[in-house]
Amino acid sequence: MQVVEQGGEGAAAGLTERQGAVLERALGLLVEGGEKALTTAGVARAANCSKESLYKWFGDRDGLLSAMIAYQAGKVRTVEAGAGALSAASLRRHLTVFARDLIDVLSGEVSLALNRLAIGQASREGAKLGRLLQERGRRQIGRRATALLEAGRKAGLIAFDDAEEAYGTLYGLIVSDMHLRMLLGEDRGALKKEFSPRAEKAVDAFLTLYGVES
Amino acid sequence: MQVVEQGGEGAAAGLTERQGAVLERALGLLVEGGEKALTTAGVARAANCSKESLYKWFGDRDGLLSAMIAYQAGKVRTVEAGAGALSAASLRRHLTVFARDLIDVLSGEVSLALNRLAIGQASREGAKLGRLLQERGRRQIGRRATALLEAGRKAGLIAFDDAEEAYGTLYGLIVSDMHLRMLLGEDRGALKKEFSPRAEKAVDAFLTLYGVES
DNA sequence: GGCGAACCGTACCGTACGGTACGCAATTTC
DNA sequence: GAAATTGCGTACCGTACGGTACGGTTCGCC
Repeated sequence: MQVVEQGGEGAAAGLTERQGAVLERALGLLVEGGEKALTTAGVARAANCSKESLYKWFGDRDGLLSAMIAYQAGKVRTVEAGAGALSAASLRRHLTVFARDLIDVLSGEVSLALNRLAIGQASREGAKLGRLLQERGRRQIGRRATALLEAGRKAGLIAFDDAEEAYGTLYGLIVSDMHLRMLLGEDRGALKKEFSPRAEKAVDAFLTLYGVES
Repeated sequence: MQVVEQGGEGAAAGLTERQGAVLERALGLLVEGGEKALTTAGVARAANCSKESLYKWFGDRDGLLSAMIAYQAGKVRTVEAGAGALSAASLRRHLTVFARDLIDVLSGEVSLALNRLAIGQASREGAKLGRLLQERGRRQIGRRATALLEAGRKAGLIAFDDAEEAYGTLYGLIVSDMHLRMLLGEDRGALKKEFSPRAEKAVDAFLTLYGVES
């Protein structure tokens, strides 16, 4: 077993290349046909491995699902915004970039499939997958946003008491109900096209609400 | 078969009381244990009816699921806001009531369970349940909101080009990512407590964005 | 060159579910 | 009061899945 510390595509905690490739194929199956299509036999066939290996590596089916979420989350690295001096224009630019990135992430095929998977499991087993997805996904991108907002406040461009709350407002302005509609099956492409232009308007609105007079 | 035109609890299209009671029990099972707990045998046992009757009434399992959504949607009647003359204060009051109602609906146990169900099925079968839920649920409450917004515009209190877009902004300000977090399994009560106070702030923000100077 | 670990392919087992069929009781209808 | 409809309870069937076991093969290691 060759443990790859630093695999080609963000291998996370002690996964071999082979195991990463298997998870990749499993994610493909999930995107194609939803949870129902994600059978252990199906994964083994698609990945050219044996079921026995799957159980050896991931324990059971739930372990496989958790590993898929962790693996995918490990691929998304939050870009650190250069914390240089912020001007009003550069803050607006950074916020707009963030808005577009957020829309891109949320409307991604794999992201949608994993969210559907976690939501489907939320009723039983204490929502283990949901918490995992939340911590590895939302928290990560939320940190990037709050860091940006804090920088804006430090530069005297925006004002708020609670960064989390301000981020919640920004998120709502950008996303509205787009995410839920996509999760319910509305066409990804169409919705993304509808919401992308609103990214700038959302930033405008946010700055109207939280911006300080110059 | 006694067809009840006007059952006690909003019987929709040609459902007998018995069938309504069965759907009620089925919804209970869904809330308790998620989709996995919603087996045909389980529903029959819980509702004291036979599987054969289930198939006679609803065709197959999917028909049962669709009937559950339609039945639940039929129970939610949108309250027509009295379209009297709006003042700035009454518009704000109506918007706040709407915000609280929206939070109540979205955080309802049955609503969450049905949304989870529809999202779980969204990958296959053309998202039939998702569309059903969308049309019977979101559209309904959206109409109420846009009507209120239009009334506010007519009264010269708020200004916007597209009522749908304005509603999207209002929705995002109120809900943010609360709905998704609840769908992922975060505690309903805690999240509702967290978001309820924000209803008024959301309305404030909305009026800041769309209100006209008096 | 032989040993052992990892692993693939396949077969197998128990279970649980969707859907159907049947026997019998209750209620309605003529 | 008999015939028919309705529907409950149960048993049954085929299938598909999660999980396990086993034989054969490759590959690294001493």
